[in-house]
Amino acid sequence: MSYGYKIGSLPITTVQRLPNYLRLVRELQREGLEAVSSARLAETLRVEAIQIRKDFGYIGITGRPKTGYRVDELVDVIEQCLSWNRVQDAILVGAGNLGRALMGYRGFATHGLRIVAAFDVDPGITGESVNEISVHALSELAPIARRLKVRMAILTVSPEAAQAAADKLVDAGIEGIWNFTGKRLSVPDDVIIQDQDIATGLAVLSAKLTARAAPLR
Amino acid sequence: MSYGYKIGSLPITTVQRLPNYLRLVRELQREGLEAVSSARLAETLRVEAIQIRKDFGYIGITGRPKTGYRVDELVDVIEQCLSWNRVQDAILVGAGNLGRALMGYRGFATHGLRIVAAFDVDPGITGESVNEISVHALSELAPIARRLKVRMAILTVSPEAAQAAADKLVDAGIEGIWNFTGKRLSVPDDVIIQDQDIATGLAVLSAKLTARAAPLR
DNA sequence: GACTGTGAATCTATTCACAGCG
DNA sequence: CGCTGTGAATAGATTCACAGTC
Repeated sequence: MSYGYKIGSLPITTVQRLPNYLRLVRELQREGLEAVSSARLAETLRVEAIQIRKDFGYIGITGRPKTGYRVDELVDVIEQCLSWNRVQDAILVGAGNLGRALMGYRGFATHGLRIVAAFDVDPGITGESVNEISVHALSELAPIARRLKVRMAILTVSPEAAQAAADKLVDAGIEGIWNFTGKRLSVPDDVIIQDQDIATGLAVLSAKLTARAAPLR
Repeated sequence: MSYGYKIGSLPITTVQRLPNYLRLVRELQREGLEAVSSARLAETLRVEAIQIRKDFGYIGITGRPKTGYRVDELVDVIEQCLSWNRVQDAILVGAGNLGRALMGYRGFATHGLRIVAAFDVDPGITGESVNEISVHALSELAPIARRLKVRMAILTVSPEAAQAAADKLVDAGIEGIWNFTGKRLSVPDDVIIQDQDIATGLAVLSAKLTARAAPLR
Protein backbone atom coordinates (compact mmCIF):
# COMPACT_ATOMS: atom_id res chain seq x y z
CA MET A 1 0.00 0.00 0.00
CA SER A 2 2.08 2.85 -1.27
CA TYR A 3 1.07 6.39 -0.43
CA GLY A 4 0.88 7.78 -3.91
CA TYR A 5 -0.90 5.12 -5.84
CA LYS A 6 -2.01 6.32 -9.20
CA ILE A 7 -5.48 5.73 -10.55
CA GLY A 8 -5.31 5.05 -14.23
CA SER A 9 -2.64 7.60 -14.88
CA LEU A 10 -3.77 10.33 -12.52
CA PRO A 11 -2.14 11.10 -9.17
CA ILE A 12 -4.60 10.23 -6.45
CA THR A 13 -4.29 13.71 -5.00
CA THR A 14 -5.42 15.17 -8.29
CA VAL A 15 -8.50 12.95 -8.32
CA GLN A 16 -9.29 14.13 -4.80
CA ARG A 17 -9.21 17.74 -5.92
CA LEU A 18 -11.40 17.21 -8.98
CA PRO A 19 -14.73 17.42 -7.08
CA ASN A 20 -13.77 20.85 -5.78
CA TYR A 21 -12.91 22.07 -9.23
CA LEU A 22 -16.12 20.61 -10.62
CA ARG A 23 -18.33 22.22 -8.02
CA LEU A 24 -16.88 25.63 -8.77
CA VAL A 25 -16.82 25.44 -12.56
CA ARG A 26 -20.41 24.20 -12.61
CA GLU A 27 -21.33 27.27 -10.64
CA LEU A 28 -19.45 29.51 -13.06
CA GLN A 29 -21.18 27.72 -15.93
CA ARG A 30 -24.59 28.50 -14.43
CA GLU A 31 -23.52 32.12 -14.18
CA GLY A 32 -22.83 32.03 -17.90
CA LEU A 33 -19.08 32.50 -17.70
CA GLU A 34 -17.26 31.24 -20.78
CA ALA A 35 -13.66 31.10 -19.72
CA VAL A 36 -11.72 31.32 -16.47
CA SER A 37 -8.08 31.59 -15.51
CA SER A 38 -6.30 29.35 -13.05
CA ALA A 39 -5.59 32.40 -10.91
CA ARG A 40 -9.28 33.17 -10.64
CA LEU A 41 -10.09 29.60 -9.63
CA ALA A 42 -7.23 29.55 -7.14
CA GLU A 43 -8.59 32.61 -5.40
CA THR A 44 -11.87 30.90 -4.58
CA LEU A 45 -10.52 27.44 -3.88
CA ARG A 46 -7.54 28.22 -1.71
CA VAL A 47 -5.28 26.06 -3.90
CA GLU A 48 -2.22 27.34 -5.71
CA ALA A 49 -2.85 28.36 -9.32
CA ILE A 50 0.09 26.31 -10.55
CA GLN A 51 -1.41 23.26 -8.89
CA ILE A 52 -4.63 23.78 -10.79
CA ARG A 53 -2.77 24.13 -14.08
CA LYS A 54 -0.83 20.94 -13.39
CA ASP A 55 -4.03 19.08 -12.53
CA PHE A 56 -5.76 20.31 -15.66
CA GLY A 57 -2.73 19.24 -17.63
CA TYR A 58 -2.97 15.72 -16.19
CA ILE A 59 -6.57 15.32 -17.30
CA GLY A 60 -5.77 16.66 -20.72
CA ILE A 61 -7.39 20.06 -20.55
CA THR A 62 -5.59 22.80 -22.37
CA GLY A 63 -6.22 26.47 -21.89
CA ARG A 64 -5.39 29.58 -23.85
CA PRO A 65 -3.09 32.40 -22.85
CA LYS A 66 -4.87 35.64 -22.02
CA THR A 67 -8.31 33.93 -21.85
CA GLY A 68 -7.81 30.93 -19.61
CA TYR A 69 -9.74 27.65 -19.68
CA ARG A 70 -13.11 27.10 -21.32
CA VAL A 71 -15.67 26.49 -18.59
CA ASP A 72 -17.80 24.10 -20.64
CA GLU A 73 -14.78 21.98 -21.43
CA LEU A 74 -13.75 21.88 -17.79
CA VAL A 75 -17.17 20.65 -16.71
CA ASP A 76 -17.31 17.98 -19.40
CA VAL A 77 -13.82 16.62 -18.97
CA ILE A 78 -13.86 16.54 -15.17
CA GLU A 79 -17.26 14.83 -15.14
CA GLN A 80 -15.99 12.29 -17.61
CA CYS A 81 -12.86 11.71 -15.55
CA LEU A 82 -14.91 10.87 -12.50
CA SER A 83 -17.58 9.06 -14.51
CA TRP A 84 -20.07 11.44 -12.97
CA ASN A 85 -21.65 12.10 -16.35
CA ARG A 86 -23.25 8.63 -16.37
CA VAL A 87 -25.54 7.35 -13.66
CA GLN A 88 -23.93 4.76 -11.43
CA ASP A 89 -26.38 2.58 -9.51
CA ALA A 90 -25.59 1.59 -5.95
CA ILE A 91 -27.22 -0.29 -3.12
CA LEU A 92 -27.04 0.78 0.50
CA VAL A 93 -26.67 -1.65 3.38
CA GLY A 94 -27.65 -0.47 6.85
CA ALA A 95 -30.61 1.92 7.02
CA GLY A 96 -29.83 3.44 10.40
CA ASN A 97 -29.25 7.10 11.09
CA LEU A 98 -26.33 7.51 8.75
CA GLY A 99 -27.82 5.31 6.05
CA ARG A 100 -30.99 7.37 6.03
CA ALA A 101 -29.02 10.58 5.89
CA LEU A 102 -27.24 9.32 2.78
CA MET A 103 -30.51 8.11 1.24
CA GLY A 104 -31.82 11.63 1.65
CA TYR A 105 -28.71 13.36 0.39
CA ARG A 106 -29.64 15.25 -2.75
CA GLY A 107 -26.08 15.96 -3.78
CA PHE A 108 -25.59 12.45 -5.13
CA ALA A 109 -27.65 13.38 -8.17
CA THR A 110 -24.90 15.73 -9.31
CA HIS A 111 -22.32 13.02 -8.67
CA GLY A 112 -23.96 10.49 -10.93
CA LEU A 113 -24.86 8.27 -8.03
CA ARG A 114 -28.28 6.69 -7.60
CA ILE A 115 -29.20 4.50 -4.66
CA VAL A 116 -31.58 1.94 -6.12
CA ALA A 117 -32.25 -0.21 -3.06
CA ALA A 118 -31.46 -0.41 0.63
CA PHE A 119 -31.10 -3.34 3.00
CA ASP A 120 -31.28 -3.83 6.75
CA VAL A 121 -31.37 -6.65 9.29
CA ASP A 122 -34.04 -5.01 11.41
CA PRO A 123 -37.40 -6.53 10.38
CA GLY A 124 -39.08 -3.44 11.78
CA ILE A 125 -37.57 -1.36 9.02
CA THR A 126 -37.76 -3.71 6.05
CA GLY A 127 -40.71 -3.01 3.84
CA GLU A 128 -40.54 0.69 4.56
CA SER A 129 -39.50 3.25 2.02
CA VAL A 130 -37.06 6.02 2.83
CA ASN A 131 -37.03 8.83 0.32
CA GLU A 132 -38.58 6.56 -2.31
CA ILE A 133 -35.91 3.94 -1.78
CA SER A 134 -37.38 0.72 -0.43
CA VAL A 135 -35.66 -1.16 2.36
CA HIS A 136 -35.34 -4.92 1.93
CA ALA A 137 -34.27 -7.78 4.16
CA LEU A 138 -30.61 -8.69 4.01
CA SER A 139 -31.44 -12.12 2.62
CA GLU A 140 -32.68 -10.48 -0.55
CA LEU A 141 -29.42 -8.65 -1.12
CA ALA A 142 -27.71 -11.02 -3.52
CA PRO A 143 -30.68 -11.69 -5.81
CA ILE A 144 -31.68 -8.03 -6.04
CA ALA A 145 -28.14 -6.77 -6.56
CA ARG A 146 -27.59 -9.36 -9.27
CA ARG A 147 -30.85 -8.60 -11.01
CA LEU A 148 -30.20 -4.85 -11.03
CA LYS A 149 -26.59 -5.45 -12.07
CA VAL A 150 -25.31 -3.15 -9.33
CA ARG A 151 -21.53 -2.79 -9.06
CA MET A 152 -21.25 -0.50 -6.08
CA ALA A 153 -22.42 -0.64 -2.47
CA ILE A 154 -22.57 1.86 0.37
CA LEU A 155 -21.93 0.21 3.71
CA THR A 156 -23.47 1.93 6.72
CA VAL A 157 -24.07 -0.88 9.19
CA SER A 158 -22.66 -1.03 12.72
CA PRO A 159 -18.97 -1.89 13.06
CA GLU A 160 -19.87 -5.28 14.49
CA ALA A 161 -21.96 -6.23 11.47
CA ALA A 162 -19.52 -4.79 8.94
CA GLN A 163 -17.49 -7.83 7.97
CA ALA A 164 -20.50 -10.12 7.63
CA ALA A 165 -22.22 -7.59 5.43
CA ALA A 166 -19.10 -7.16 3.33
CA ASP A 167 -18.99 -10.91 2.79
CA LYS A 168 -22.58 -10.80 1.52
CA LEU A 169 -21.68 -7.97 -0.84
CA VAL A 170 -18.77 -9.91 -2.25
CA ASP A 171 -21.05 -12.91 -2.80
CA ALA A 172 -23.47 -10.65 -4.62
CA GLY A 173 -20.75 -9.70 -7.09
CA ILE A 174 -20.28 -6.14 -5.87
CA GLU A 175 -17.06 -4.63 -7.19
CA GLY A 176 -16.66 -1.53 -5.06
CA ILE A 177 -17.61 -0.88 -1.44
CA TRP A 178 -17.84 2.61 0.04
CA ASN A 179 -17.18 1.78 3.66
CA PHE A 180 -18.58 4.10 6.32
CA THR A 181 -18.30 1.60 9.18
CA GLY A 182 -14.83 2.47 10.40
CA LYS A 183 -13.96 -1.24 10.40
CA ARG A 184 -11.21 -2.55 8.20
CA LEU A 185 -12.82 -5.04 5.82
CA SER A 186 -11.12 -8.07 4.41
CA VAL A 187 -12.26 -8.87 0.90
CA PRO A 188 -10.72 -10.45 -2.20
CA ASP A 189 -8.11 -8.35 -3.97
CA ASP A 190 -10.33 -7.59 -6.93
CA VAL A 191 -12.93 -5.84 -4.78
CA ILE A 192 -12.25 -2.16 -4.24
CA ILE A 193 -12.74 -0.71 -0.78
CA GLN A 194 -13.01 3.00 -0.20
CA ASP A 195 -12.87 3.83 3.49
CA GLN A 196 -14.83 6.88 4.54
CA ASP A 197 -13.74 7.17 8.11
CA ILE A 198 -14.69 10.36 9.88
CA ALA A 199 -12.24 9.50 12.64
CA THR A 200 -9.33 10.50 10.40
CA GLY A 201 -10.87 13.90 9.77
CA LEU A 202 -11.46 14.39 13.47
CA ALA A 203 -7.91 13.29 14.20
CA VAL A 204 -6.46 15.96 11.96
CA LEU A 205 -8.70 18.63 13.45
CA SER A 206 -7.93 17.55 17.01
CA ALA A 207 -4.22 17.58 16.34
CA LYS A 208 -4.38 21.01 14.73
CA LEU A 209 -6.39 22.45 17.59
CA THR A 210 -3.91 21.04 20.07
CA ALA A 211 -0.96 22.37 18.09
CA ARG A 212 -2.68 25.75 17.96
CA ALA A 213 -3.14 25.90 21.71
CA ALA A 214 0.52 25.08 22.32
CA PRO A 215 2.32 25.68 19.04
CA LEU A 216 5.20 23.24 18.91
CA ARG A 217 7.17 25.12 16.38
CA MET B 1 -1.61 25.25 0.80
CA SER B 2 1.20 22.76 0.61
CA TYR B 3 0.35 19.11 0.43
CA GLY B 4 2.38 17.83 3.31
CA TYR B 5 1.86 20.38 5.99
CA LYS B 6 3.12 19.16 9.31
CA ILE B 7 1.03 19.33 12.45
CA GLY B 8 3.21 20.15 15.39
CA SER B 9 6.07 18.01 14.27
CA LEU B 10 4.13 15.06 12.86
CA PRO B 11 3.61 14.39 9.16
CA ILE B 12 -0.04 14.83 8.40
CA THR B 13 -0.22 11.35 6.90
CA THR B 14 0.96 9.90 10.19
CA VAL B 15 -1.78 11.73 12.08
CA GLN B 16 -4.31 10.32 9.65
CA ARG B 17 -3.17 6.79 10.37
CA LEU B 18 -3.21 7.17 14.14
CA PRO B 19 -6.96 6.48 14.53
CA ASN B 20 -6.54 3.15 12.76
CA TYR B 21 -3.70 2.17 15.01
CA LEU B 22 -5.64 3.27 18.08
CA ARG B 23 -8.74 1.30 17.18
CA LEU B 24 -6.72 -1.87 16.79
CA VAL B 25 -4.51 -1.54 19.84
CA ARG B 26 -7.52 -0.73 22.00
CA GLU B 27 -9.03 -3.99 20.83
CA LEU B 28 -5.85 -5.86 21.61
CA GLN B 29 -5.79 -4.20 25.02
CA ARG B 30 -9.31 -5.46 25.76
CA GLU B 31 -8.13 -8.92 24.77
CA GLY B 32 -5.45 -8.61 27.41
CA LEU B 33 -2.48 -8.63 25.05
CA GLU B 34 0.62 -7.03 26.58
CA ALA B 35 2.87 -6.47 23.60
CA VAL B 36 2.58 -6.58 19.86
CA SER B 37 5.01 -6.45 16.93
CA SER B 38 4.74 -4.08 14.00
CA ALA B 39 4.45 -7.13 11.73
CA ARG B 40 1.41 -8.35 13.61
CA LEU B 41 -0.27 -4.94 13.39
CA ALA B 42 0.60 -4.65 9.72
CA GLU B 43 -1.12 -7.92 8.96
CA THR B 44 -4.46 -6.65 10.27
CA LEU B 45 -4.19 -3.07 9.07
CA ARG B 46 -2.94 -3.56 5.54
CA VAL B 47 -0.13 -1.06 6.08
CA GLU B 48 3.55 -1.90 5.74
CA ALA B 49 5.25 -2.84 9.00
CA ILE B 50 8.08 -0.38 8.39
CA GLN B 51 5.52 2.39 8.01
CA ILE B 52 4.09 1.54 11.41
CA ARG B 53 7.54 1.55 13.00
CA LYS B 54 8.30 4.94 11.46
CA ASP B 55 5.00 6.36 12.68
CA PHE B 56 5.57 5.05 16.19
CA GLY B 57 9.02 6.56 16.07
CA TYR B 58 7.56 9.96 15.18
CA ILE B 59 5.26 9.97 18.20
CA GLY B 60 8.07 8.86 20.45
CA ILE B 61 7.08 5.28 21.12
CA THR B 62 9.92 2.88 21.44
CA GLY B 63 9.57 -0.87 21.28
CA ARG B 64 11.73 -3.77 22.28
CA PRO B 65 13.35 -6.32 20.01
CA LYS B 66 11.86 -9.78 20.27
CA THR B 67 8.76 -8.53 22.14
CA GLY B 68 7.51 -5.58 20.15
CA TYR B 69 5.58 -2.57 21.45
CA ARG B 70 3.76 -2.38 24.78
CA VAL B 71 0.03 -2.20 24.04
CA ASP B 72 -0.79 -0.02 27.04
CA GLU B 73 1.84 2.49 26.04
CA LEU B 74 0.55 2.58 22.47
CA VAL B 75 -2.98 3.34 23.62
CA ASP B 76 -1.86 6.06 26.00
CA VAL B 77 0.54 7.83 23.70
CA ILE B 78 -1.70 7.76 20.64
CA GLU B 79 -4.67 9.04 22.64
CA GLN B 80 -2.52 11.80 24.02
CA CYS B 81 -1.25 12.67 20.58
CA LEU B 82 -4.78 13.13 19.30
CA SER B 83 -5.99 14.67 22.56
CA TRP B 84 -8.59 11.95 22.68
CA ASN B 85 -7.81 11.23 26.31
CA ARG B 86 -9.48 14.47 27.41
CA VAL B 87 -13.04 15.36 26.60
CA GLN B 88 -13.37 18.05 23.95
CA ASP B 89 -16.72 19.83 23.91
CA ALA B 90 -18.28 20.77 20.61
CA ILE B 91 -21.46 22.34 19.36
CA LEU B 92 -23.32 21.17 16.28
CA VAL B 93 -24.98 23.50 13.81
CA GLY B 94 -27.65 22.07 11.53
CA ALA B 95 -29.85 19.36 13.03
CA GLY B 96 -31.02 17.80 9.78
CA ASN B 97 -30.52 14.20 8.75
CA LEU B 98 -26.75 14.25 8.90
CA GLY B 99 -26.64 16.37 12.05
CA ARG B 100 -28.93 13.95 13.83
CA ALA B 101 -26.88 11.01 12.66
CA LEU B 102 -23.79 12.57 14.19
CA MET B 103 -25.62 13.44 17.39
CA GLY B 104 -26.52 9.78 17.69
CA TYR B 105 -23.07 8.49 16.85
CA ARG B 106 -21.75 6.62 19.85
CA GLY B 107 -18.21 6.39 18.53
CA PHE B 108 -17.44 9.98 19.51
CA ALA B 109 -17.23 8.90 23.14
CA THR B 110 -14.06 6.96 22.34
CA HIS B 111 -12.70 9.94 20.45
CA GLY B 112 -13.00 12.33 23.33
CA LEU B 113 -15.67 14.33 21.59
CA ARG B 114 -18.86 15.46 23.31
CA ILE B 115 -21.58 17.41 21.57
CA VAL B 116 -22.94 19.71 24.24
CA ALA B 117 -25.52 21.65 22.24
CA ALA B 118 -27.09 21.81 18.80
CA PHE B 119 -28.55 24.67 16.78
CA ASP B 120 -30.93 24.97 13.87
CA VAL B 121 -32.82 27.67 11.98
CA ASP B 122 -36.01 25.64 11.77
CA PRO B 123 -38.27 26.79 14.64
CA GLY B 124 -40.07 23.44 14.35
CA ILE B 125 -36.99 21.69 15.63
CA THR B 126 -35.69 24.09 18.25
CA GLY B 127 -36.66 23.12 21.74
CA GLU B 128 -36.51 19.45 20.88
CA SER B 129 -33.90 17.12 22.24
CA VAL B 130 -32.07 14.66 20.03
CA ASN B 131 -30.25 11.98 21.95
CA GLU B 132 -30.24 14.14 25.06
CA ILE B 133 -28.73 17.05 23.18
CA SER B 134 -31.08 19.98 23.08
CA VAL B 135 -31.55 21.96 19.89
CA HIS B 136 -31.51 25.74 20.20
CA ALA B 137 -32.30 28.62 17.88
CA LEU B 138 -29.38 29.99 15.91
CA SER B 139 -29.65 33.34 17.65
CA GLU B 140 -28.59 31.68 20.89
CA LEU B 141 -25.41 30.29 19.36
CA ALA B 142 -22.93 32.93 20.42
CA PRO B 143 -24.07 33.32 24.05
CA ILE B 144 -24.28 29.57 24.64
CA ALA B 145 -20.98 28.78 22.94
CA ARG B 146 -19.26 31.51 24.93
CA ARG B 147 -20.78 30.42 28.22
CA LEU B 148 -19.80 26.79 27.69
CA LYS B 149 -16.35 27.85 26.43
CA VAL B 150 -16.66 25.62 23.38
CA ARG B 151 -13.73 25.72 20.95
CA MET B 152 -14.99 23.39 18.26
CA ALA B 153 -18.06 23.25 16.03
CA ILE B 154 -19.52 20.64 13.71
CA LEU B 155 -21.16 22.24 10.72
CA THR B 156 -23.94 20.22 9.07
CA VAL B 157 -26.22 22.84 7.57
CA SER B 158 -27.17 23.03 3.89
CA PRO B 159 -24.50 24.31 1.49
CA GLU B 160 -26.48 27.51 0.99
CA ALA B 161 -26.51 28.30 4.69
CA ALA B 162 -22.90 27.28 5.25
CA GLN B 163 -21.08 30.60 4.98
CA ALA B 164 -23.58 32.50 7.11
CA ALA B 165 -23.36 29.85 9.79
CA ALA B 166 -19.57 29.90 9.65
CA ASP B 167 -19.62 33.66 10.19
CA LYS B 168 -21.74 33.16 13.30
CA LEU B 169 -19.30 30.55 14.57
CA VAL B 170 -16.38 32.90 14.10
CA ASP B 171 -18.26 35.60 16.00
CA ALA B 172 -18.86 33.13 18.80
CA GLY B 173 -15.11 32.62 19.18
CA ILE B 174 -15.01 29.09 17.77
CA GLU B 175 -11.47 28.04 16.90
CA GLY B 176 -12.03 24.93 14.80
CA ILE B 177 -14.82 24.03 12.40
CA TRP B 178 -15.45 20.49 11.18
CA ASN B 179 -17.14 21.26 7.91
CA PHE B 180 -19.54 18.70 6.47
CA THR B 181 -21.28 21.09 4.09
CA GLY B 182 -19.12 20.59 1.03
CA LYS B 183 -18.85 24.37 0.68
CA ARG B 184 -15.53 26.10 0.91
CA LEU B 185 -15.74 28.47 3.87
CA SER B 186 -13.92 31.73 4.15
CA VAL B 187 -12.87 32.54 7.68
CA PRO B 188 -10.02 34.40 9.38
CA ASP B 189 -6.64 32.70 9.18
CA ASP B 190 -6.59 31.79 12.85
CA VAL B 191 -9.72 29.66 12.57
CA ILE B 192 -9.04 26.07 11.60
CA ILE B 193 -11.28 24.44 9.02
CA GLN B 194 -11.37 20.70 8.54
CA ASP B 195 -13.33 19.76 5.44
CA GLN B 196 -15.12 16.46 5.60
CA ASP B 197 -16.32 16.17 2.06
CA ILE B 198 -17.74 12.83 1.05
CA ALA B 199 -17.49 13.84 -2.59
CA THR B 200 -13.72 13.30 -2.51
CA GLY B 201 -14.17 9.76 -1.24
CA LEU B 202 -16.73 9.06 -3.92
CA ALA B 203 -14.43 10.57 -6.54
CA VAL B 204 -11.63 8.17 -5.66
CA LEU B 205 -13.97 5.20 -5.67
CA SER B 206 -15.55 6.21 -8.98
CA ALA B 207 -12.16 6.65 -10.59
CA LYS B 208 -10.94 3.30 -9.30
CA LEU B 209 -14.04 1.51 -10.51
CA THR B 210 -13.65 3.10 -13.92
CA ALA B 211 -9.97 2.22 -14.06
CA ARG B 212 -10.85 -1.34 -13.08
CA ALA B 213 -13.37 -1.69 -15.88
CA ALA B 214 -10.84 -0.47 -18.43
CA PRO B 215 -7.43 -0.79 -16.78
CA LEU B 216 -5.24 1.88 -18.23
CA ARG B 217 -1.98 0.31 -17.25
C1' DG C 1 16.70 -15.46 16.17
C1' DA C 2 13.28 -11.91 16.12
C1' DC C 3 12.47 -7.89 16.51
C1' DT C 4 13.34 -2.49 16.50
C1' DG C 5 15.14 1.77 14.61
C1' DT C 6 18.14 4.83 11.74
C1' DG C 7 20.25 6.90 7.74
C1' DA C 8 20.12 6.56 2.86
C1' DA C 9 17.60 5.80 -1.38
C1' DT C 10 13.48 6.11 -3.85
C1' DC C 11 9.22 7.58 -5.19
C1' DT C 12 5.48 11.06 -5.38
C1' DA C 13 3.72 15.49 -5.29
C1' DT C 14 4.32 20.36 -5.14
C1' DT C 15 6.47 24.50 -6.40
C1' DC C 16 9.58 27.32 -9.09
C1' DA C 17 11.50 29.54 -13.21
C1' DC C 18 10.79 30.78 -17.40
C1' DA C 19 9.80 29.95 -22.35
C1' DG C 20 5.94 30.45 -25.54
C1' DC C 21 1.82 32.21 -27.29
C1' DG C 22 -2.23 35.23 -28.18
C1' DC D 1 1.33 42.14 -21.14
C1' DG D 2 -1.46 38.08 -19.23
C1' DC D 3 -1.85 33.83 -19.19
C1' DT D 4 -0.60 28.78 -20.09
C1' DG D 5 2.47 24.91 -19.85
C1' DT D 6 6.94 22.41 -19.37
C1' DG D 7 11.19 20.85 -17.45
C1' DA D 8 13.89 21.38 -13.40
C1' DA D 9 14.19 21.94 -8.37
C1' DT D 10 12.37 21.17 -3.98
C1' DA D 11 9.79 19.18 -0.34
C1' DG D 12 7.55 15.36 1.61
C1' DA D 13 6.53 10.52 2.45
C1' DT D 14 7.61 5.81 1.86
C1' DT D 15 10.59 2.05 1.47
C1' DC D 16 15.07 -0.22 1.73
C1' DA D 17 19.26 -1.99 3.83
C1' DC D 18 21.21 -3.15 7.61
C1' DA D 19 23.18 -2.19 12.22
C1' DG D 20 21.84 -2.76 16.94
C1' DT D 21 19.61 -4.99 20.88
C1' DC D 22 17.26 -8.14 23.80
